[in-house]
Amino acid sequence: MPRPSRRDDVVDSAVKLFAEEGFHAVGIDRILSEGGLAKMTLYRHFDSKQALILASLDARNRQILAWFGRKLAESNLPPPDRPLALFDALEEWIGGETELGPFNGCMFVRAAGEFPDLADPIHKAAAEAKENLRATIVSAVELAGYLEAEDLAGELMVLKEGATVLAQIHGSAEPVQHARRTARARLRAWLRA
Amino acid sequence: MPRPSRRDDVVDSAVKLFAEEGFHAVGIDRILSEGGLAKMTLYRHFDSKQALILASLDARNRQILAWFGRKLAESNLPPPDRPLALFDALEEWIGGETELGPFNGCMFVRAAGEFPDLADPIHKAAAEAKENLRATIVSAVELAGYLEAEDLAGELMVLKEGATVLAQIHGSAEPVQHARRTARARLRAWLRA
DNA sequence: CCTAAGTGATACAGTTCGGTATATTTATAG
DNA sequence: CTATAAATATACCGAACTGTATCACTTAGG
Repeated sequence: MPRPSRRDDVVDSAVKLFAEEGFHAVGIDRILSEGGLAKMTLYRHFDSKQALILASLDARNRQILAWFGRKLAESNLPPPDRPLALFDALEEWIGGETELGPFNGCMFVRAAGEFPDLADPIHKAAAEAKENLRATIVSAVELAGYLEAEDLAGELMVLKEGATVLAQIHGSAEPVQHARRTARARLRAWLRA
Repeated sequence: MPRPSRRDDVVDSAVKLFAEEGFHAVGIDRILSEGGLAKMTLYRHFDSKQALILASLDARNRQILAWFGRKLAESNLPPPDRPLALFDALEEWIGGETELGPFNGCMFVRAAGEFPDLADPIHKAAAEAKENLRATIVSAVELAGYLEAEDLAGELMVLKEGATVLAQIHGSAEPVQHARRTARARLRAWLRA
């Protein structure tokens, strides 16, 4: 069977438009026309728009996890400060010159916002993505030598999400500085405990 | 001129549905039918759906500011801890038995997510609402006796937004605990500086 | 009583939506 | 080359969308 790269083309176009304009705001016709694809190409690979959204979230999730994971692993900061690479990465993302494309806030937060029903598969996928990121942070915190990594990672998650949301609303990276400062102080305190 | 309470009826119905299901997902017909209103009643008071959304955000903003402002002012915590009332209020909101209605995340975050263009009037209104809340927190922090209130309020804002977003995604108030713990530690540290 | 404004109810215009059907072209494998 | 599967192009469907138009009714003020 030849690798059907068309399926990926559909997902790529969908991720781009969903990220830029939102899920309800973007119709299937635009995803296809901007990708130079035919409608039957979409419906051969996906049952519905919901299935396409789920595939888009999955693709984005893998990309985000790999990127943040790499940034955390490759950090040159002294080990105890290494979790702060999370915020340096976020700032770099907002800057705009990364492989993640232009910064439009967190796609999962926006998905959960547009599909608020907790039982909605799309909402569930968004929650899972956040849980995956949290697990990545837990690993990084443990690797940096911290105990009670779950609690510390929980605090870092709150800071990261708050900074991301405020950055998107205000179109500024300034909230990341506040988050980073707070995180640094918390890491120092954690070392003393 | 008799006070046209019908205008408020339209906004009330709109706020409820927009908060529960989102802006794009809710059509004008549902806002009207669930409120028992006629279409011309809407279009006599508002030029467009966008105008109705802006009025809904404004109404919600006043409600939120008043509520958090009151919670901060009426707190029984010792003065240095008083800003933590922000997180107690948030937890109470998530609990569901407040005048703010069921917790569906922050309406302004969701509006900014559905209308990501920074130049969109709806996005701007959402950003303004966040700036208003920040100003409220600055006042509360000053009143509690802290210096450099702007910076401290910025950190508290990040924590509050992160907790709100994660609470909505996971349908749990647990992130508020992480945020509150972080905030408490930061307040203590601020006192020593 | 008369007028004028506000409202409810309904129908409609024009567009876009998600999704289907069909017929034609392209590409791949034997 | 041929057989087969996939992709394209296009037309189409019913539903929902925002916004307009129309008509009947109520209400309040002069």
